[in-house]
Amino acid sequence: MAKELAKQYDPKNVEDRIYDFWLKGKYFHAKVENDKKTYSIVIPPPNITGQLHMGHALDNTLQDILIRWRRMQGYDTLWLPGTDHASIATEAKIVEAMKKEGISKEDLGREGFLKRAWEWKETYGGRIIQQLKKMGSSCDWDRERFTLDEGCSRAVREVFCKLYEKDLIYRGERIINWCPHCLTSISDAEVEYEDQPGHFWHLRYPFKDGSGYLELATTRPETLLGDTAVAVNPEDERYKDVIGKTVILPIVHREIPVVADDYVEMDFGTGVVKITPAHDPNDFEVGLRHNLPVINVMTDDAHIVEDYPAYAGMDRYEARKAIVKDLEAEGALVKIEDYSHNVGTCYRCHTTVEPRVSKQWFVKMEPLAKPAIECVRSGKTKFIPERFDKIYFHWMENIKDWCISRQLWWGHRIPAYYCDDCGEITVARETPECCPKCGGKLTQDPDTLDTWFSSALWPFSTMGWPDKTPELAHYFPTSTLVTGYDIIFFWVARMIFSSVEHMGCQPFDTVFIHGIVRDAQGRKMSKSLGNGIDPLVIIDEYGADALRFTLATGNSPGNDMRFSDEKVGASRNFANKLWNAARFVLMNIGDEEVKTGLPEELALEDKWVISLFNTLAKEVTDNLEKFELGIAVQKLYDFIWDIFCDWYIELAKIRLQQGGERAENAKRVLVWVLGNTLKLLHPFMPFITEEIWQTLPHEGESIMISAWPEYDEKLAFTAEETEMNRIMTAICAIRNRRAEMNVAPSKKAKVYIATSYISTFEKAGEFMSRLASASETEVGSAFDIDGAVSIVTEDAKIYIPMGDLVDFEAEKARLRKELEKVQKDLEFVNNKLNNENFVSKAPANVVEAQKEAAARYSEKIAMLEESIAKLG
RNA sequence: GGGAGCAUAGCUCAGCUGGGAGAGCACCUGCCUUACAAGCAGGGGGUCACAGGUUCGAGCCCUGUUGUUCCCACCA
Repeated sequence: MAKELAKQYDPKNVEDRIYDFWLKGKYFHAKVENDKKTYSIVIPPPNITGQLHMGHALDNTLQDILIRWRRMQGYDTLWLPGTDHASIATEAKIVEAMKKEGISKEDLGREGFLKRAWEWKETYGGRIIQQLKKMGSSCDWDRERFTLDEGCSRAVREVFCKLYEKDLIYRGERIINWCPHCLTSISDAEVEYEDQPGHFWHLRYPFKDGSGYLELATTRPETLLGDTAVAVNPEDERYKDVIGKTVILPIVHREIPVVADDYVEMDFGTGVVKITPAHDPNDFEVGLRHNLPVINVMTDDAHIVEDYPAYAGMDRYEARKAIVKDLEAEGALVKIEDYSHNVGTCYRCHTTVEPRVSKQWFVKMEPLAKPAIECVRSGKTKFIPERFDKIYFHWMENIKDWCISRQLWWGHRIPAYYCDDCGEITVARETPECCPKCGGKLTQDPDTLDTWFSSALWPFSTMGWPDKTPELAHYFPTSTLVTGYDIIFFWVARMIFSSVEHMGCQPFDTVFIHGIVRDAQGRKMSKSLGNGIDPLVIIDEYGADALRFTLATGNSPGNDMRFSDEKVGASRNFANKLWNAARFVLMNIGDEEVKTGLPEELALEDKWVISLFNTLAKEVTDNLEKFELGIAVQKLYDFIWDIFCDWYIELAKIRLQQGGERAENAKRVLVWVLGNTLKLLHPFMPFITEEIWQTLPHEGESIMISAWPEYDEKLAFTAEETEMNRIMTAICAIRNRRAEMNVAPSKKAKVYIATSYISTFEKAGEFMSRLASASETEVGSAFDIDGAVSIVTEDAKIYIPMGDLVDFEAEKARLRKELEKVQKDLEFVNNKLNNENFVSKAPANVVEAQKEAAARYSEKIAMLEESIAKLG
């Protein structure tokens, strides 16, 4: 920063330069210092396909605030960054790009495809990292990891094998969620349910013996092709006699049994359910209980299979139409009702999921969930805010086995090998040469693992596990995980059970949960709505500090926030305010060498501002400890703007203009307060604070490695705080009065202050001149002045002789009105004090405070009465 | 069907363990006071959703009601 500063702060001139300065200084690098307490965070790895969005911006702002704060506190900090390979999202993106060139996965083959995918990763994978740097993120870039890098892949194989050896991973034919668009299985967590308008088709299934028919309703008539039974509740009197009978499936004309199963709700619909084990999870269970055949009627992309020539090749919705038409023709359709129901969709592409029976790999969850629940219940891992532990417990307690295999190529290939000769399954960390049983040729399972399988290991795989590294010993378990509530199931829960299982302890002490960033109208930002706000555009316009400040200000743990340009504008204004305060200080110190540290001689206003700063340091620290970042940042805003700028700088001007030693002292206090306040603000607004700090007299290389200001008892000046409050109240009262009377600030007038705090107000003469338009100030215990405006505060009675401007009747009316108000106040307090219950039951300090208030009110009343009397 | 959050000034939201309600933006009045008009000074505006309860005292704790958002769940 040059001494000649621009009137407005321009982040563009600052941010990139400062960031490079930090990188050159290696301040982000974690040094593994064994004598220091540690603080560590692993970043929620953004997808390599991703572009920075507001969610990332919020998440990383919060992490950077915590890391920078702890670093300044002297912790050995590690913020470990990296990216996620994001199997489905990335593969879909690459396939789509290839489609434009007219090639398919199959054209390239597995190897060719993977080569292309890695090229894509090299080109675009670093993009989001560069964007995180724009935010000012102080990640240890030397330790950047990727979920598909060699180390993470080794951890994945290790975990897969360990779980397999413990019988916690198995392969089986189950009904799973299938995405016909992504062409892969997905886990339960990856299904998003949406209410969709649909229909209820009431159908008749005739009995084989011609004794009538059963009526049932379905939302998916096309699955009828795969029906292998009809079910009723065993308790249902209406259908007691039909259990065991045979009905004829319409259209297909297959004979299927009527079975009895508890699953059927008697009072829903007709109490009869068609059973399609291959395409409905519940029906699959019913099928297992009754040994029903499983008939798959759809291809992997949800078209009807060739076994049904009338519909073969139709997609499921076309088939639905055709089948309904045929049912109608056959007289099997009774009626159609409108019906809204919950439909499962793929969380990536929102295609309606098709439940499908297939052979997949699963993680057995129950044995893993139990200790993971205990980890949170015992407090080893704490959720902030606490209420999220309920959500976690509920999910963990009802968890089903996790389908981890994906029919994709981009990802960790499942380390299972099948013998071409004997069929033996070999699961191994390193690729085996041949079948250990018969020596036959092995073929590796073609599938890859769920992306979240590798993310689940992130806190320790990134630190070198399964090796015993210094990083693991030093930084694990990590301190805090910062993430949104929307990925508790996908990621947080899975990290907890993985860490408990493989590391024997919690992966992190605290999970700091935040909400999602919505648009100004409160809508979720989405591509389809086109209401997303690009953080980079905001940074370009307002600066990264303003963006960070906005996100921090709006943060209250676990809650969503709205984002709007107005808010960033306010933050930008704040940055500018700070900039100008610094400009003022620098202008005044000029080229002088100003000593750092406080001067020997401190004026009243010095002690006051120092004392308030001291309290601020304590409160901001306390708020950060409790993850109340929004409150902390609000306090900084108030101190800088209202206390430092609006009062202290104005008061300091008095001495600065006088020059000499008083000016020197004022400069030193200005530098001290500003410098230390910058430190408290640095985690929130790293760029501007560094830029200013570097220009101010300072010690050390960078504000980001300077010591965090701690509360210091010696700097608590409570007496001076009280004195300043009395004076400030008087100044405000005068300003207020003058404003009401429309007196221009340029019109000066003498001020008489009658008070019992004479020594206090004697110090206020210069303040009065500067801030209350006083031409002169006289302080005494009493004055007898005619034709003056009188202003009464709790501590003083102030006279301003401005006879020509005063309307005495109006003046009297105003004073009476004020008297009434204070009398009411006194009455309120007295009512309390006269209440025996209050006096005896309320804490002593509260009672004392009320007594003091009563005394103040009484004093003020006396003064007001006197003033009114004087006016006649 | 179960669970959770939210309901405070015109708008967006703070309000920690209960002690007579705050900010930003917007609005009104007056100021280019040599750091800042992205500014300064002053002002208006709230029976803290509703009804009970606990308490000397409730925006805050308890119960219920209404509205709203979200999560979970196998009613075809």
